[in-house]
Amino acid sequence: MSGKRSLIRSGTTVDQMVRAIGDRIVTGFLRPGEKLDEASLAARFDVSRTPVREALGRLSAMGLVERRPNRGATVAVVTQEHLASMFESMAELEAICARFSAERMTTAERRALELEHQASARLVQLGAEEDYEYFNTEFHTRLYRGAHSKHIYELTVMTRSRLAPFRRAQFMLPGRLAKSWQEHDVIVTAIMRGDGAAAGHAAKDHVSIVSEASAVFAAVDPVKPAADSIEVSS
Amino acid sequence: MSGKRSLIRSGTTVDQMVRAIGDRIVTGFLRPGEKLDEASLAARFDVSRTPVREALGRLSAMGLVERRPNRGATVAVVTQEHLASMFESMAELEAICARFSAERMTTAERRALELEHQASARLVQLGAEEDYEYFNTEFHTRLYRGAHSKHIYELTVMTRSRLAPFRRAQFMLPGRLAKSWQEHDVIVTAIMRGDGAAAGHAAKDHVSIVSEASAVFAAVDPVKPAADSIEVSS
DNA sequence: CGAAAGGCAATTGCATACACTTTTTGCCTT
DNA sequence: AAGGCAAAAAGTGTATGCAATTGCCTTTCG
Repeated sequence: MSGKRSLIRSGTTVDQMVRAIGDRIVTGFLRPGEKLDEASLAARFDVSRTPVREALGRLSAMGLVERRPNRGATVAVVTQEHLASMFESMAELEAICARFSAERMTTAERRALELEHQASARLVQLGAEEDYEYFNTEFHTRLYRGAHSKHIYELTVMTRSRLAPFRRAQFMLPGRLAKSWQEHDVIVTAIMRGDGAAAGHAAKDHVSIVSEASAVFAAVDPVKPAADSIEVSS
Repeated sequence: MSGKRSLIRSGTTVDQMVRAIGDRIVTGFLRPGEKLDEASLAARFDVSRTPVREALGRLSAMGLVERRPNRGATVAVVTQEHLASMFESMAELEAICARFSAERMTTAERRALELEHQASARLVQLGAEEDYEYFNTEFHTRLYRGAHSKHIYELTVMTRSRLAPFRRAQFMLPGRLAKSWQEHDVIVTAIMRGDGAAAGHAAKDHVSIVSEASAVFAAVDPVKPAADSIEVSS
């Protein structure tokens, strides 16, 4: 039974398991509340239960799955309240990052931020949603780094990753791109002039709007009945 | 070799392991940078390597240990900058919790908070440090819960646990107890009158002071030489 | 004499086997 | 007939054994 693992690329096995299971959760392939049977997952990926177990542990730490002692693991159920709470936290964290960025960014960082921001204006004109989304992520990451606080950076990135499943379609609303850019512009302007308070407020408003835009999609399929066995393709 | 486990109380074994190893790290028994050998730990606690492995994984998620693939686990080395960053984050998070608590706490929660706070005044008079520390933890936990935001609660508790090793001796400074109580009093007063901004500022100042008080002990023994085998008492 | 390559020991990572907890189902009692 | 208890089955938690990768030491060649 050893020496197969064709499904999984090279590298640490458990890491690939985390990505594989995590992707299936994020993409909605595994629905919230669904039971994650260790043996089934092990058979599905052709590994033993041990790496599955460790992967589930890590996913649990990430908040993607919930584990109860001796009761198995299930895909984390995100309630409407919890989702709102995460967006709220995100807004606060972004506000902190923007404030600190305004106060602490080096000239090089400020220049790079503005440069990228101005460059992204073209994407808005072209209506390139997917490209803009990439730049959007970059933009926010710059803010997180600009805060010059490793721990806040970690908290923010962690929260963002947990929100990832619910932010997928945020730019599908008409006119959202232009509005997003304008909101970014307010933040950038405040940062350039070193106004921490203004940058913070602008960032918080920005995320709040994103939150509302994403709220539409928050109506996740709740799936809670004793789900039938995990029928995966092939 | 099975069926002993006298060292560890009942309940889930790995959970006890997390606490045991975590305590040894927190109490400085295991020094930062020290290598954590799975086999040694397993022998030390008379369990197999499996729960040790899982415990190390959880501790890694907590940020207490660092793990590199195929290279083993070491006690996390916290730099001065990272520590400052964590305290800074803590101050910001506490500020958020206090602000939200002022805005959202129910009357029952407000009453309970004030009651506990007033009761703790006696501990200050008695100079009961360890009892006060317990109440202190309770007090802050109340603030975290009062924010009525599950995610912020999680972030805050997580950050607090990561700071635990460096907060041990914060009340050993003379007069710290009384000052702590007074700072709490400012927070409580602001919360009782629903002044979110004031509560937030007071909480931030409070944590900042604790940070400075703990900064003295931040000079952790860096220990990085290939440490001799883990000599634990009995 | 120094440096690089190959082998050896040690430790991590994965697989399998066993034990304990939980849940379900069937039977017995009321 | 319904409810409760018990036993079995399923599934998680733990132990142990084996394979693979890493770091170090020795040996050999320049």
